[in-house]
Amino acid sequence: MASQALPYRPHNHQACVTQALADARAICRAQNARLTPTRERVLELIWQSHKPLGAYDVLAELTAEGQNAAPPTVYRALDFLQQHGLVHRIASLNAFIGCAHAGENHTGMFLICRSCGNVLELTAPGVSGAIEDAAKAESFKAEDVTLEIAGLCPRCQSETGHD
Amino acid sequence: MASQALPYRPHNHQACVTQALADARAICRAQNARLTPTRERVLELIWQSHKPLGAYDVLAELTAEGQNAAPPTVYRALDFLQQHGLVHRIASLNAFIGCAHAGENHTGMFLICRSCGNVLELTAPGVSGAIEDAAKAESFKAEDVTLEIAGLCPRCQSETGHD
DNA sequence: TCTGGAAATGTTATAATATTACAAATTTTC
DNA sequence: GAAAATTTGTAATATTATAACATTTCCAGA
Repeated sequence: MASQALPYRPHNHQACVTQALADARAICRAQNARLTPTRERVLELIWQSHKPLGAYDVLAELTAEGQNAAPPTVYRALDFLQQHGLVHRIASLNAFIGCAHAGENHTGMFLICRSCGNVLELTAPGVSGAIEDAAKAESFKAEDVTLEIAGLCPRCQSETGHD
Repeated sequence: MASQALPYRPHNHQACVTQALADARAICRAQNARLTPTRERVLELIWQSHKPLGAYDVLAELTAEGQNAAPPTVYRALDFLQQHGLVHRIASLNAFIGCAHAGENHTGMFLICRSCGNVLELTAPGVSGAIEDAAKAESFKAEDVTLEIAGLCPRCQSETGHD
């Protein structure tokens, strides 16, 4: 009965993409950063689904589209997008996903379904606070938090349950 | 004035290693798992310091010692050690570190100093609890948590401060 | 509208990390 | 002691990421 987060239920995904691209353009304009065609296309590809995409998956798409792309093409675009908070790298998967909270200055927490591959990005103040407290208790100056939870999303739990 | 955690201050590190190996032997005996010479040597190498070691660093050591080792040799040993909770993989570094809480059934949280490279493994019940709550709020079944905090350890903070 | 510098992209090569697949040896069990 | 299971050896290759340097494009100021 609980309302499920977007990635885990059917939705008009094109709306996600359109919104993400609009946000990205606004953010880049505000930061005087250049969202070039390749960068924008990479962002769009990454938003094709709520599953993280590997750098070489992106590369394959660009190549298939006839773009003259090499690994640095993709990694440079991804670096740019990460620096401007438009995508996140999922360290445990070596893959990239669109940022669901672009421009919000957040610490992302990722729920990664090992069955369907979808990833939900959360902002959990309670978690961030607890992490800060724990770091502070060790006099550690936290700068960058990697928090990735692998498991089963609601949909995949119920499927194994009664399918 | 706060007491600093072990990795961040000078200590008789050989004691860490000796203890870790003794624990590992006991754990493997209890679980009826075979801590073969290569596995034990890999564990010992990883415990050489509180800095994570890459798989190919381990491989280079084994080779230097005259062992006939190839990548699978190392990855297999690491897999075994991980499965028995004796080492952790740090996803954000592609490297491995000895588990400071072997046998304790914990969720590790790692404080990674970007200056000196040392890593402190913590068990923070407050953090684990907050993560569980956040996952539960999304009806997500958490199975494996990756939590890695990059930043500056107490020692390296004070060095940049007045050195 | 030139033009000089900065930013972005192209291109080739290679580094770093990790796995597959199959053969041989070793250990355990019966 | 032989069959089965586990561990190790070995070669090849897959996957992810970066280095280095040339070229092009963009933009600000003269």
